[in-house]
Amino acid sequence: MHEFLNELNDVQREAVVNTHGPTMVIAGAGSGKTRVLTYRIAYMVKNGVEPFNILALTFTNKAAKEMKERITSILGNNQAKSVWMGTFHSIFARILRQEAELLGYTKSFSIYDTDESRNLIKSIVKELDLDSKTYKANLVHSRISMAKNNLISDIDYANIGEIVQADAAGQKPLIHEIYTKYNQRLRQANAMDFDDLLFNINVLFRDFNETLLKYQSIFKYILVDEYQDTNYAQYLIIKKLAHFNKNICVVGDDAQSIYSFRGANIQNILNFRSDYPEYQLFKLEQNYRSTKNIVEAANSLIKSNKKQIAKEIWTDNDEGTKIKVVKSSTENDEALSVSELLLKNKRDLSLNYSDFAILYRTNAQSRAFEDAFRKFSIPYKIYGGLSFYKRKEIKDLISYFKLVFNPYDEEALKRVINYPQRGIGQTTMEKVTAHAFQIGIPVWDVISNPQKYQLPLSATYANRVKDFADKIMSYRAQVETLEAYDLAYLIASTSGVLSDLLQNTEEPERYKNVEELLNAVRDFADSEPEPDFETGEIVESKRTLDEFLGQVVLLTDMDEKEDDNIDKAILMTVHSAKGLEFPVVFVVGCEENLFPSFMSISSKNELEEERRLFYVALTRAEKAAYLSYAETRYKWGQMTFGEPSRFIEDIDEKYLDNLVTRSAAPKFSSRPSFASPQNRTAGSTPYSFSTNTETKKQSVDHSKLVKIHDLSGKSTGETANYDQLATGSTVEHSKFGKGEIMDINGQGDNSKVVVKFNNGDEKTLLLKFARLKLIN
DNA sequence: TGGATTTATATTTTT
DNA sequence: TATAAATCCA
Repeated sequence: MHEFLNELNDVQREAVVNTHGPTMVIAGAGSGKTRVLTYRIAYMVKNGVEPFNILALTFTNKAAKEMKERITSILGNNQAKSVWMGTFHSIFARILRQEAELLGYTKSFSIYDTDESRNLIKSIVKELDLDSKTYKANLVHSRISMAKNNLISDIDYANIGEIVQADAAGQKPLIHEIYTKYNQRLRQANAMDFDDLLFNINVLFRDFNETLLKYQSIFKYILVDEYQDTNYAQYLIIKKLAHFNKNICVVGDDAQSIYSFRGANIQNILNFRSDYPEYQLFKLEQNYRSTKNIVEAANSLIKSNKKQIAKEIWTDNDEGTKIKVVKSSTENDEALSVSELLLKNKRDLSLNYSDFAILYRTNAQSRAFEDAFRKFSIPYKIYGGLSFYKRKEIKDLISYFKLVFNPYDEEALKRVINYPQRGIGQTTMEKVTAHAFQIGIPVWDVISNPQKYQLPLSATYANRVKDFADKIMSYRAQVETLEAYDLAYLIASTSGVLSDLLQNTEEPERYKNVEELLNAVRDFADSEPEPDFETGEIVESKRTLDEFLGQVVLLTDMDEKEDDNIDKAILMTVHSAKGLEFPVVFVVGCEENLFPSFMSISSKNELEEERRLFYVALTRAEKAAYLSYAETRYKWGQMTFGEPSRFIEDIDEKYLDNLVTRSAAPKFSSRPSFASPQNRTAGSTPYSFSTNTETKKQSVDHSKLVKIHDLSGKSTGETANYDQLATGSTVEHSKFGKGEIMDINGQGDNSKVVVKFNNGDEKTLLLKFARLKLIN
């Protein structure tokens, strides 16, 4: 008997020691799921299972890293580093590199991130001469992504009635053509998108039985965390790998399934029992994280969902305080209220800043909190803004790296061929790509050999292009001789990226960021190498730049290293908070149409998912939870009036405590409100333009511009300052010259302004857009 | 060609 | 509002 087992309750212990055969662990929020997973792996290793034969799939790289550390500390040795632990994408990307040739890729294939995939789709839509408004890259990409996640190939796509009908109904019958073309181009670029990493593993295991056998024998024990959020492609990979040994353990909580938009399928949990009728089931129902109040409130919330596996989550913890519902009048007031509550709690409970989390539905909500926190000098860290690796300067340099290892990577090529500027502009590139497209040769081949392919450019331009190709070639020649950092530095400096950033004195942080990237390359080169595929042996050697590239695309900002140890409050979306816990949680923006999102409000299933999301948010809290909402909020530039989220009502009110802060009469501090009349709630004061010339004229600021839109023509934008307009005002229009305002009708932004111009024309303008200068 | 300026457009979550 | 795309201009 191992001593560490004493730290577990009965069910947890059973889930840890029954390591053989198919096992499902339904783990309620805060029930010690990670603990079970880590102990289970440690237990297996202690009982003689080779770490190299264990595959543990997690949801984030960070979770994998932490789990490895915990196992290492339980085991007291470094066996854990041989465990295959990582996200689906990272583990299978590694395997795909190993087996790339079988599928017709080279080992150095590129991985396109979402942006790159979208750009590729954009160019294809253009090439096919389709309307880019009908075929929006975003939408097309999500259709293709959906297909790949369900293992529907480009060929199958056109043969599935349901899909064809859906596309036809959406007036987008040609998505299939784009999908086909998209895959061709990915192949030509020796590139895979995110979804291909899963799709192609399925192809590999389907078409190459020996390869499947090989991995089946390597992965004798398989564990999958967050199983409720796996999609069909992932499900099938696992099913195939586990086919012989059947040592598969999945851990999840149907109540926390929040990724169906990414193809995640709760059905996977339900299928488990039919796939493995002999499976063992363990339900972890004791919550160790939160107070009774929070646990019971969460239970009462989730009860409103129809679809779920029966379980009763309970806790031995203290009663705790009630959940506080905070009402504020505007989004800025909400942020101020939260700041004050945070500081008060910090004082009263002597907590650190990092004990507080602000959780919101959408990233855009972070802004108000940033402003408020700065005002109150609360240190904070935002997760989920743009990640370090998505910054322009970082992507630029990484594109150079990618190009060196895979010159056929067209997206990388397009990105850097004229950065820093080499006089290869849009027109030139269009000629080059059109020509390459016409003769059916990859762009890279054409530019590295312009004569052979008769590139239709003048000598000057052909040379510029050729020089660029030669530069990349010269880097390629040094791949074998230089270590990762030296190669990276060589590229950064001789490509001109570094000097370009050095000249940019306006944004010195960009140069710093690139330095940071180079440091990351160095760190990576010195880090622990992965175990060998065949033997599991760890060969001590420096890691290479293309290895770095292989994993860097798959990092998210959640995985970034801690920049410092400064105590900071956490701001993040509810999605990214999954699996985390905080002493005090503020769930903010709890309003109808925001949380639940307006996108989901008409669908019952999606509403249930939103409710699960809310459940996840609430169950992050250990000691105290706040649910906050604002009565008014700016949405895409318009002020809107909101009602409290239905999810607040779902919670049994005996767990709630109402708190009103900053909810006096709605005030329009810096800007007037422009909500449409039907959105108004009783009691608010509709704002309208005064037609009282006298009072208005006194506040005229001659320097300010006023937005007005010419109903009959184009519009020009300018800073809004509506309250200065009045009948009788003299204004100057950018096109029509000076004139006098005759009349103003309507509400706010949508007001129509009648202007009599000095040339005699009388025009009606829509205030929303056009530009007027107030003369008098 | 490249930058600056203007205009149009789209608003959810992310490996 | 915030960003991408389009257009203008040197």
